Amino acid sequence: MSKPAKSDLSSTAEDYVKAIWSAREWGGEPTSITALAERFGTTRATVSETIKRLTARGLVTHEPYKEIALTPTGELEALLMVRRHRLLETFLVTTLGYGWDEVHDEAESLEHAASTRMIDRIDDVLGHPDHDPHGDPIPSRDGVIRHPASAVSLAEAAPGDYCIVRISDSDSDRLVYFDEQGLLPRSPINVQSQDDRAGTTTVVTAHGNLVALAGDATRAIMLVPTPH
Amino acid sequence: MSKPAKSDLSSTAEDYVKAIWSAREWGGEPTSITALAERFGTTRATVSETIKRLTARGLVTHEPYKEIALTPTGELEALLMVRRHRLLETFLVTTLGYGWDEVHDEAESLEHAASTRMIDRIDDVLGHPDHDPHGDPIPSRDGVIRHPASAVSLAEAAPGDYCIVRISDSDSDRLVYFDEQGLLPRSPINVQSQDDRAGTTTVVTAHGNLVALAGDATRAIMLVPTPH
DNA sequence: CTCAAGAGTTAGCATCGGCTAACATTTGAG
DNA sequence: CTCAAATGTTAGCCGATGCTAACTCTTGAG
Repeated sequence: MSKPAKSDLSSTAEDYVKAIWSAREWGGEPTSITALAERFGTTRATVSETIKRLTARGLVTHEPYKEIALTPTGELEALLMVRRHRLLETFLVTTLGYGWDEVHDEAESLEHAASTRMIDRIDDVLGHPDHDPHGDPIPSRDGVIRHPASAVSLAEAAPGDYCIVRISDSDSDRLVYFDEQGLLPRSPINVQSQDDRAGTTTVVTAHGNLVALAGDATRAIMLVPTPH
Repeated sequence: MSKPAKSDLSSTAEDYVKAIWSAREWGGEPTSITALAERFGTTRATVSETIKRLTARGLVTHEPYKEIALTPTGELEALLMVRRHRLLETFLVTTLGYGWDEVHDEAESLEHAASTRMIDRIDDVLGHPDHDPHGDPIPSRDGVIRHPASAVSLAEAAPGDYCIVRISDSDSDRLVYFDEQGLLPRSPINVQSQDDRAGTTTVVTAHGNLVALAGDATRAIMLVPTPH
């Protein structure tokens, strides 16, 4: 039944390479066994075994107690999964009227089932979009992604910075809050003040709203310098 | 990861109840272990075990060597899967430009992954269609399907019958052939002659084409009497 | 009516993904 | 520098799904 939609990886393998890749996307540290266990709601033992299997399949390199990294094959698979995920999110928003805070879980399921043909048709129908609804760049069909070199977390921004927003798609509640504040992906904001001790940043949105952010919220927002 | 999109059935269970239901849709005999094994490209042993598990889960009734039938629960699950499948097929054709001969396999994958929310949104976007691209009726969200009572296989049609076509979606090559002949789902045809010995039926299509059909092809087409 | 072919089942095995419990290694607080 | 906490691994178990081989039951050709 249901032929392998694309690669011959199990959906577990697909999820793992994507998670390993994603950890580093915005300048983050490599993942750990523990972090993956939390991410997938499973135990360290299970993750350790799964990583061993992925290593045997040539997707991952991992020496006990050392860094978990992707092989070139693993990285390509990860980028193709990221492509599927982001194109599906964009499609759900533009075609089925999903809110940008609702698409993540749906795309997470569909990315394992949709064929490459379907992903490419979606890409065509959408007119080859550069970004998904959260402002994240979409890799090409051969796994090339174009990341703004100097993107920086809002936590590290300086007052006066004038940038474009990119927002992590994984926390739906936070997305709803940002939405209410007029903090939308790819919309310009202006950094007003930065309080390192309190970990608080104040920004002015395109709508002129003054929004104060703290903690995780400042790390969920990436600032991409505007060309002008 | 990726939460259970809808029911708590495994995709194997979903495939089996759908296959068991489908065998009887157009007046066919109940399936057999062997037929299911062929359908799913697996062994009789595996099917026998799977059916035992489905029986234990209350989806199927089966005494060794007897008929395989669905319980009411199993039948509802089957109808909901058929609904997902047919709505997805319709969506792929109208929104992503798939040909009606290309949609079957894609829908077969997606029907396990799409959430109920997504299926219902598709239903809305399509304006609650009655039929999929092959002319098959689409069950409602509570599992009610409206089948023409007197539908009959082309093999049993009488000359002079004037009917609407419904074509099995599972054989892509045959669909391409039908397409070339102007034999399209829900288009009217007129039965010209019927040769029982040769198993051949000749029909006139809406375009005026004279098409001769034999063997499986005559069984793949169901004739639905036109009201007028 | 018989019996071999075909259909279905059972036994025994493998893999995957998951678990707990126990053990090993690394690291950072004091 | 030490040692306890945190992190990672291994061993041994389980259930789901799949296989092959061998068995049993049913049925139809002769």
